[in-house]
Amino acid sequence: MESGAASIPQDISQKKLVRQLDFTGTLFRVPIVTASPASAARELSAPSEPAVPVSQCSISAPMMSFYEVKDATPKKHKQCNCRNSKCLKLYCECFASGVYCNGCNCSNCCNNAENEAVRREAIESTLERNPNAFRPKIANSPQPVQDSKVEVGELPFVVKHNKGCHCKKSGCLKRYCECFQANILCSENCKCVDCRNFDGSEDRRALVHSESGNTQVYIQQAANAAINGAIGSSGYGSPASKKRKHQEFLHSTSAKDQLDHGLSQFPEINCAKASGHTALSSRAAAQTNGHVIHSSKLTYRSPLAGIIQQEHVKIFCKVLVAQSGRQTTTSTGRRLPEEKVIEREDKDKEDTKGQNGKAVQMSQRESATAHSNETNASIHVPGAVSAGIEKGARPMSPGTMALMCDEPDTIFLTLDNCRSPGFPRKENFTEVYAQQERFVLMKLRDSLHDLANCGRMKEENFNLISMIAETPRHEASVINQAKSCSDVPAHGKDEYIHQASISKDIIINKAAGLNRQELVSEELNFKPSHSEHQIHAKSTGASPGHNKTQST
DNA sequence: GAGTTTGAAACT
DNA sequence: CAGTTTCAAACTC
Repeated sequence: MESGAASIPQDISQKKLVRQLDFTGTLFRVPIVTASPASAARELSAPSEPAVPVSQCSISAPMMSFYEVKDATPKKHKQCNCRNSKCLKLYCECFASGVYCNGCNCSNCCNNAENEAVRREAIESTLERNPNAFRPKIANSPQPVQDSKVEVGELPFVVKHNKGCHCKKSGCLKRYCECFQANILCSENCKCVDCRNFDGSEDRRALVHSESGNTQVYIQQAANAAINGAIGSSGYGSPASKKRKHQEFLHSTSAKDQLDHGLSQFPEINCAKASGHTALSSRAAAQTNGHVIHSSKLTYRSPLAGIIQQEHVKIFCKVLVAQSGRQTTTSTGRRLPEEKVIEREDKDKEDTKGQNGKAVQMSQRESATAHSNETNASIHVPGAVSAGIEKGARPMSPGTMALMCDEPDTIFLTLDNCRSPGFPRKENFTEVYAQQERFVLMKLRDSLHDLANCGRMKEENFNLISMIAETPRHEASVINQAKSCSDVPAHGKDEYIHQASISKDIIINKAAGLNRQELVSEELNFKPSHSEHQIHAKSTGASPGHNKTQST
């Protein structure tokens, strides 16, 4: 099991979550906040290592579902070689990762189910020393990137080692260095001497270029790992053999291979990448060929992959703010021209509800709204908010302000805003705030609902595509079965074959009813397969032409 | 594979 | 908190 799945609660700040609306980071991905070392110990007491029976796991339901997703990527488990620590100290990577030793080369190992009591004690003792001992060492920092920007799908995260390394002799360019090992740059957290693992370092560049020839992918993997929270307690990605990993990674001559390797290790970041060879397409291709590919590179890809971009999140936050502002003006009885625009947009949205990709459409529309309002209001805040502020509407509620905390360039609130004649009195603010926040939360809920539906639809579409891809083969198989069946009368065989054809037609018609652009869109990164062309040809009445293999 | 180097973890 | 020891991984030969 990868260290990231080691039942290790990450440092989640609810306050931070609310304030920053960080939809893209790890905040939403780790549902459990451990309040104390003791509870952390409980979380760790039974690792979610596949080798361990699920019944032993003390992981709560949401946690399990989270890791079930992650488990879609099979990973090899690093085998430790501990001799003196009984695998009950952080020296042991298995222990540090929160997993039982399984097939390791360790001696006198107590990191197993048989020694659960001892193990638990060790965990508690470790946590006593350092409550963060089992937390990921590498974390993405949500603030805008300054120098050491990691260019991963334009995600503005700085990936840092929480404690920082303390290297003296390795120049932080060997795997002794935890930062280097995690494929990240040293940060201000580090106390290293003679560090050469920084952005712009010639030594680092030379090293990476000479060995891999692809710095981008190199760094990307690290960013992926950290952003996914996949880097575990020991600060590394999957604890598969570091040496092997290193060699594979650096010596891989194919950038695509590297990408595959890196991304399969940290599957969910694929979501951030709208293009490239994806697991989904691989899976579809595999199924199209009628084979299940048992590959270690098989990855999980969220149905929402490619839908949520950084920009969408920004827009979404702005929309929430806009809604808040809109509610404000509604409450105060003031109506602004921009509201009409928003209302029209809302109406459009209603009309398109139920269609695929509406979440994206919504974002795009509201982006457009934002832009139009920016133009109108000459301020970098969409719609009613900007208008409300500039035109002397009352100030935002604390909740709204919190939502806008990351938009320092977009809003400039002054006391003057409160002096407008149209303002409610201070004593009325509470009620307005409540309304305002209710409105924003409703908007948030609706949007999340849309997003969930969008993902669900994509998943269904994909399943359908897979079925279709299988259909010709399946149909042929059924027909052959019927033909070869000796104890069925002739008319019975015909009926059997007929039914097979009907089933196929039902599937194909259903597919034809769907938005085809959605099925093969770039969001899916799904190249039209043979069956895709066939279906298209069938639905349009045209001949497939280049492919006559259907139903043979 | 044995020996050395290295830096994190543990300990004082 | 700083210095020292222990430890296991990384590295070299």
